[in-house]
Amino acid sequence: MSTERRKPYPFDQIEPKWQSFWDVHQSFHAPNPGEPGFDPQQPKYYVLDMFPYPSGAGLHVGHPEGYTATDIIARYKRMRGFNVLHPMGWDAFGLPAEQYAIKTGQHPAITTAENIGRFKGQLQRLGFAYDWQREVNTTDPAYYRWTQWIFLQIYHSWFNPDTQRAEPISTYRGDNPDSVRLAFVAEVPVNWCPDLGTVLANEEVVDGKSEVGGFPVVRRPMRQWMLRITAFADRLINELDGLDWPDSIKALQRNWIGRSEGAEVDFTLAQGSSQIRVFTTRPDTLFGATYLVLAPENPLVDSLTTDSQRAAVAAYREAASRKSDLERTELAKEKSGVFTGSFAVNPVNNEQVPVWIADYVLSGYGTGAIMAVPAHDERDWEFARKFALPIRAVVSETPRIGLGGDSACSAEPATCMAGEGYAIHSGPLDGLSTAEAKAEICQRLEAAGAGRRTITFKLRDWLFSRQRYWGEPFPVIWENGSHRAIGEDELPLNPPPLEDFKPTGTGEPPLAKAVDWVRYSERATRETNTMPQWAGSCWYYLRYTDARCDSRFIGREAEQYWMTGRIHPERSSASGDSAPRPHGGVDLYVGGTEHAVLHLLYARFWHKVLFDLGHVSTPEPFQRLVNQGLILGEDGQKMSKSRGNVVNPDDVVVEYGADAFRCYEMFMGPLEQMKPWSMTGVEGVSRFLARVWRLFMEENQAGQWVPSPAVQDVPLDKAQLKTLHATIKKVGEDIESLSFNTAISQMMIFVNAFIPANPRPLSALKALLQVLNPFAPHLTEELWEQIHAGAPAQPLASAPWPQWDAQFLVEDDLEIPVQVNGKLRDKIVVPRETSSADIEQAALSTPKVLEHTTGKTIRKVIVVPGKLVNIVAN
RNA sequence: GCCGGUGUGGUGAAAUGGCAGACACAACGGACUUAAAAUCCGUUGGCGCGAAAGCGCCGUGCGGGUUCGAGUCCCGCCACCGGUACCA
Repeated sequence: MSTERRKPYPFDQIEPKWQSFWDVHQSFHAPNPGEPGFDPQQPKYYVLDMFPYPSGAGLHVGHPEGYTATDIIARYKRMRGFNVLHPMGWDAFGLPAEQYAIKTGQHPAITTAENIGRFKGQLQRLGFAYDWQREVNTTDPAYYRWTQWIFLQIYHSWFNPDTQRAEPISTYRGDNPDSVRLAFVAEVPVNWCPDLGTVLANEEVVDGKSEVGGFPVVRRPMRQWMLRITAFADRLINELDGLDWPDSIKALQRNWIGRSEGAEVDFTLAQGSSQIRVFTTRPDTLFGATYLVLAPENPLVDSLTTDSQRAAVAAYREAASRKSDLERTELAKEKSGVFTGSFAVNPVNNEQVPVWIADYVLSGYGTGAIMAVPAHDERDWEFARKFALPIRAVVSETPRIGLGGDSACSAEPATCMAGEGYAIHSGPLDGLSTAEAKAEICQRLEAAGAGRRTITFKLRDWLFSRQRYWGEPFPVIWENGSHRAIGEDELPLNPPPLEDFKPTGTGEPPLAKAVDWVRYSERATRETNTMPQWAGSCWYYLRYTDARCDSRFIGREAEQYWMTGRIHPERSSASGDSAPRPHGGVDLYVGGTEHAVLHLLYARFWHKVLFDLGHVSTPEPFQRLVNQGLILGEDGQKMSKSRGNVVNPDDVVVEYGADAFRCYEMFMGPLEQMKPWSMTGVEGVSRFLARVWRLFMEENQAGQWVPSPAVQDVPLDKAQLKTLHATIKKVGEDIESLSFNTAISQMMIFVNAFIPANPRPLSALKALLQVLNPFAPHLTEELWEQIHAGAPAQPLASAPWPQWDAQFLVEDDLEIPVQVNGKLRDKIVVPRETSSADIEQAALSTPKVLEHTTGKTIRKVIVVPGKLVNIVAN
């Protein structure tokens, strides 16, 4: 024996053995309908992990937490007789590979391939039951060909407001289809860094400076591709209802979409006839509007500004444009603004109110202009106080009678009251509640043509282009200033080979350097922007259903089967089956909260477009979503290199084995909870697995592991039967509810009960291997082979889940706690069939109970059958 | 500020409104060993009484409430974590 620490059981030999067995036999390949080995009798189950980015740093312990959970589910469902789809792949476009390429000149494809290799090796070393035949890679032309194809479907569609659906652009009856396409071009502000000569993502801008180098960043309008996700805002909110997602994630999405009901009100300028349209959620406070504020970027500002204010306005706009969004919000606590010199007329009382510009009004929300009601809005209040603008209370917390008609300026209130109440100083609205006043004023405005009810959303259209190399090129060409899609037969459109990946310095994307590639024809050039990383992850879960299909983005039959469970390709079988059909196709989707909004919203959006166009069968992609909690370092802090508390899964696997790693991650606590890593905790779980091993095996004189003679084909005693059946029951139920920690506890109880037994009944131990298999697949598979003398009829992974029988769970005698006034005083043991009356008699007559009841009057006796007795006495 | 989540032993945690702390870690004691490791057995929420078996009291962030009975349900706070924030 070497000096190397002795392994508690030989995981270092059995784990690679079974990993290669699964690989050679393709044990976890799931055939599609029509393929050999497909069983149409079995129900389907699609269990999915969030798409990983194969970073150079490799796996960290956070990744396998969710992966282990889904792996347990996948293996369990297989044993329960489901056709299980459990795939894995790579979201491989992205910035790190491109930046590495800029530094070293190595092509991103090479870096990407290396990283994928490392990542995949690490996953395989953990024994995950993925169907690797379905592996996808977003940077593979066979994949991004279809990403580009989906973009074309979006490009060739519009949102029909009458049907509330995406439809082919051919159904559009207007004369400018480009103005309604779901993919369109717009001039929008981007983060432009002149010193770096590039556009930066929001995350790359810190405090208005570039993260790299600390150079100033300005907002600059550039031509960008946008996707019209806002058209789907209502559906993206409403259709959350049928999904089994955490409430917190639904709330996050609703909040992000930010639907708010209000009204637009038109103010006519005092000079001239042009109008300023404002958006407000409190039209009931219109009588309290004492000034207007426009966003500095509002296009009306130029025409509004009087000569005397022109210099001040220009300076303010210039300063505002230099600030990043972050600066304008987080850093600018003090309100700022400039008077334009113009006045507008309040349509309800013909008062003239000054028009200001201020950066607390955002150009991208509502109409980019507000009516300020300082008495009832905190921001307007602050602004009015700073610039000494009038403040007029028009809402009272309590109903006040007799103030009607007085809309003249009253004394300024002492505080801002932002809540609801009753209208005052508001002419015809006086006395009405906020809700009534809103309805009334909207009616009057609509009648007068000065306003209307509207709904606005915080959600913006999706900025879909990036000035990057390592992404999907757009299948679009430009000719005479207008864009046109290339044909589907021209896909995939590969990025050009480049030697130099550096930014151009002009704001033009790197692809512009590939002059030959850009030149499409005599007159037409290619679009040089690329798609964002989100594109590939918007539909990867669909590609998995038919990952090798090359005639279509996925086969109809495969998509329908894995997303709905239906096999035959009839689209809508009106066979009157009343069972509520889930909205989404993926049965279980597990991943971190960091994707709560963007990825999950973008994917839902694409899915709905594809659904409307008839390419997929469900309106939603993911029926059930679960977020795994963050794993912290041993110090309870977030893991990070700088803190030096990072745990590398490879090290854990070398020391304790993949099974111990998997089981520990599941034993730590509830899946969804944040929890700290503990190396001694790993040891504890490793000891448990070693005890399982020694249930079956013992060491001989030579120090070799041999089957234990204690394992014999003998019947179980009563207690053993109860433990066995309780374990089968609990482990199955706990897996279903994702309570893996308590499932493992139960198996520990089982092992603790059977370790001392001699002989140890083989049938019980077999069942243990079956229920433990999803958690510790290598160990259990090896022992399964051992007890079948090296020749099992089938691998454990394909064995059925064991049955439990309720008759073994009930005891003949019950121990019933007896409380007096809610305090535990005694326990009685009675036969199971004892009547409530007899239990009550027995409980009342025990010495300890008598001790606490003598001298008192028994007021009441509660007997909970089989559970407890509570005696109320005083 | 707003939204969401979490508060239970020294630690990770468990508990359909019904015996709080299962299971594990750590700690301590014992067996085995020349010794150690490994393994096996035992003790382990706090305080008090008792030589001991045992007994009593307190205890799930804080304060109220509902109930025969509350870690669990309701109301009001506090602390921590996460997200978000001039969205009119």
